[in-house]
Amino acid sequence: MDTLHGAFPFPVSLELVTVTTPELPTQYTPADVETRSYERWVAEGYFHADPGSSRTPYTIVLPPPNVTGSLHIGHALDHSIQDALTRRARMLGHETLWLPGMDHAGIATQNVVERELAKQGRSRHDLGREAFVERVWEWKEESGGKILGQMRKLGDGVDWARERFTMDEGLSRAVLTMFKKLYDDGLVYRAERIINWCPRCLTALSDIEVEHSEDEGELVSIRYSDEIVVATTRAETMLGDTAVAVHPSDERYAHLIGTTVELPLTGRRIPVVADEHVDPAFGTGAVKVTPAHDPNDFEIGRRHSLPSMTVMDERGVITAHGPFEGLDRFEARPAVVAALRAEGLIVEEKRPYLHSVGHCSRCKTVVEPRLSLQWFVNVGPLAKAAGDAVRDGRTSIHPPEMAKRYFDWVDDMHDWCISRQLWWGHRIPVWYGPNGEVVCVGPDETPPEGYVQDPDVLDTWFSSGLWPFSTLGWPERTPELERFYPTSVLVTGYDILFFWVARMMMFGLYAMDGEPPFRVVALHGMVRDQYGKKMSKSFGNVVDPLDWIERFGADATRFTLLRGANPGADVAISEEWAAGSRNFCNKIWNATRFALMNGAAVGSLDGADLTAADRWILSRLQSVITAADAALDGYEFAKASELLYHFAWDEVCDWYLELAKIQLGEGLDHTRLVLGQVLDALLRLLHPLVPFVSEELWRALTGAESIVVAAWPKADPRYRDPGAEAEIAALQEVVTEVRRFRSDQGLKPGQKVAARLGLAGSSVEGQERAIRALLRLTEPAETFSATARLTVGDVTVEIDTAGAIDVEAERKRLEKDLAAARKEAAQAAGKLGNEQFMAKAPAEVVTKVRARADQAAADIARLEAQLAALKV
RNA sequence: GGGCGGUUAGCUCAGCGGUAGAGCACUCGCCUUACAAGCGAGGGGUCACUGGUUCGAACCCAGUACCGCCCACCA
Repeated sequence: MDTLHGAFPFPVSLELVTVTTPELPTQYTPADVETRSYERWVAEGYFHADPGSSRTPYTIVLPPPNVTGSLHIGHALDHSIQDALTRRARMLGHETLWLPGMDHAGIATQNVVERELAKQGRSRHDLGREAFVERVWEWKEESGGKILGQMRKLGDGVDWARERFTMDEGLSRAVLTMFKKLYDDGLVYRAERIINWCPRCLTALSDIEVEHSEDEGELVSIRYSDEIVVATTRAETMLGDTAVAVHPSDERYAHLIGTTVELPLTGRRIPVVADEHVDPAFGTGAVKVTPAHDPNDFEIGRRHSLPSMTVMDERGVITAHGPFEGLDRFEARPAVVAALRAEGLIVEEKRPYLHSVGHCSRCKTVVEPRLSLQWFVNVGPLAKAAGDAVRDGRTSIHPPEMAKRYFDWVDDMHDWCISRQLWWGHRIPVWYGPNGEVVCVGPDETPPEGYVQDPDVLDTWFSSGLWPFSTLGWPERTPELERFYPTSVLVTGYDILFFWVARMMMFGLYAMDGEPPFRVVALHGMVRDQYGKKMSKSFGNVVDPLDWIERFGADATRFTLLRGANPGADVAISEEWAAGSRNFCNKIWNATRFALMNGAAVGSLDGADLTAADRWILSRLQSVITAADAALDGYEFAKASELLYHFAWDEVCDWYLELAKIQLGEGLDHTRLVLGQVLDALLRLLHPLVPFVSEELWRALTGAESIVVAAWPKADPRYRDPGAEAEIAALQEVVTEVRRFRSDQGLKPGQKVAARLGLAGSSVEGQERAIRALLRLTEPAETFSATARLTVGDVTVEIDTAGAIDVEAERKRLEKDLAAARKEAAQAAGKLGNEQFMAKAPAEVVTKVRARADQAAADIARLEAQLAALKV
């Protein structure tokens, strides 16, 4: 057996080698691999979807990135998932459309460009509306170009011919059509309401564009009369109070309802009204009412026909005549308190006082509730339909726990303020006549003479809400729309479940006759750093996908993200993980290289005389295919990645390749076919996760054109072989046990030792050559004298370590094992002696425990014998 | 103020009723001719806490404590 490792073990004929071995460099270099394939894929049209195809469609619309900058690592996660899904769907035989595009991102992009202008000391007003919008378009071209470049680097298999932008001609038309349709159906209206106002951006914001945070404020109580004290954190708004409200059944104030009090500092008299909204248990039970500057107060005002008195302008500057006029709201607040204190009207001050304060999600400025005339969507019927579609399963949300959040939101949704006092966006298609006439103008209509268009633009989420069908040609009934709507799955972060998903549901159901925009919503989490911390520029833990692509490769970057991607869960990543993923790609690379060096080929195995090792790896492969399908069907990318990682590394590389070396050395040429078959399937399984390296290797292995259009592996039950799996499992156990012995004895891995194997009648009877080769065990010589005897299962291995054995180390090891075996035996015996366990536990569990007890008993006997032998 | 989720090896996380797992990190030994981005072996956890259900609990139930996220018009 010595010869097995002494000689070159690959007696492969020369012709075969020269014919079938393509050039694969010894070292995997992602940059080389990844520049080769992408443009070819695009040129071959693999990503181009044909609406005329007879295949079942599979559609994903890319959540359009904002044109505010470039893609971050979170986009990379989002894209990796979608690419994995579409690539697999394509391999499964679907007509696959992954539609790319970008979002104009109204307020966000306008702010970015305004900041750029500010660096030159200019504002948008210096340019004027038209020139400013022109300027934003230039920015869009630049930012958009960057994003497209990043998508190519990532390997996104999108249909470039169908790339869209929310402000391109077709989509703008869809926006106008939708607005008009809603208007005609009475689902958009204009009204004066209290809305969230950003005094810096100078625009209205919707509820979801406001972020709340616990800020420190000051709650002051102000004496309005001898009997009435009110509390407020916004003292400056008292200038606009037009009433004091108390609860109708609050006896303390019953006699005051209907009377008036004098509003301090102003000399105005305001009424005391009774309103259910007031909580008599909170504070003094009396509330100041400022209808123009607080949404609740606005409602109270409406119920009691109170006047609204605006005391602040759009920048948050006090406009009320008097000493405070011209002060900013945050200057006016302490000034008003000081003035009240001077009059002895401040009753009590409580500080610090933490309360929730709204901030503009774009610029963090404290939002000011403001009374203004805006456009709204009446969301009632739309939101109901959006909720129902998920409730009745027409659309399902993954993971299902997230659905509750969705319901909470759509079931209790305020009307949606859609007008924005911005310049960048879709201008509201409403014209006003000289006498206040209002006309909503459809895309093909012309406004009446002398009418003036509304200056505002629509909330950016209005156009985003149309994305799943506007991109397919709506309102035209295009072949694409007929074929690819509804989309198969929407992949996005849980953070925009409300912002975006709910809006697409509302609009999709409404515009497409009750057909929801997607069958499945697959939510992923946020990308975080290795400590689970949010990535932020100020913290310096931001990962730039391009940086990783350069250093580890796009495949490794993607694989790292997918390895962490459980449904709805955040993904923690680090450079160590990226390096690990790169190493994995390298592992696959070298495994394939090895196979090719040995003439691996894809072909029929019919009639081949397969060994147990061959049958084992083929059997395992079938299980892996089945498990991978289950994981991917459930959007469990972490599970799928882990599964394939371990199959490839632990089973294929660590065991099968080693066993294959032996077989090849023995001239079992069919081994090349098994290698080919296993790697072929493995690479196809891996392709959705690591598209570039799998393409490169698969082409080298098969000579076929592209793995992109290869078929997805299908588990073949004929290859299931529990017998072979058991045999190789036993072999692994023997090999591992003896390796452990060798390692404990300090035997160098390469050092050969003589051994006598007792395999007759054992579960690995036919594996002597493999066991000897893997363990560097030579045949016993005539002078053989065993210094150690190991028993593993039904196998005995006697080894002559020729004096190299460390008796003390061996005793220690045996004693440790013995202790473990005794503990094991005691545990099992405890169970078997437990009447209730025996009575109630299922039979299979009892059998298992019994087997454990037997095994432990055998181990104890064996180890005791070995220890005794050692003492001699 | 409501709701949801988490607490398992040094770190990030799987496991979700029947012998505690992975990757990385760590220790020891190896350049064994696919791969040192590698190979082999090993150490390391009263599965947050307290009760309960069960023959049996990391897993189910109740409560507690921390942590995270989302929603919210209590001045």
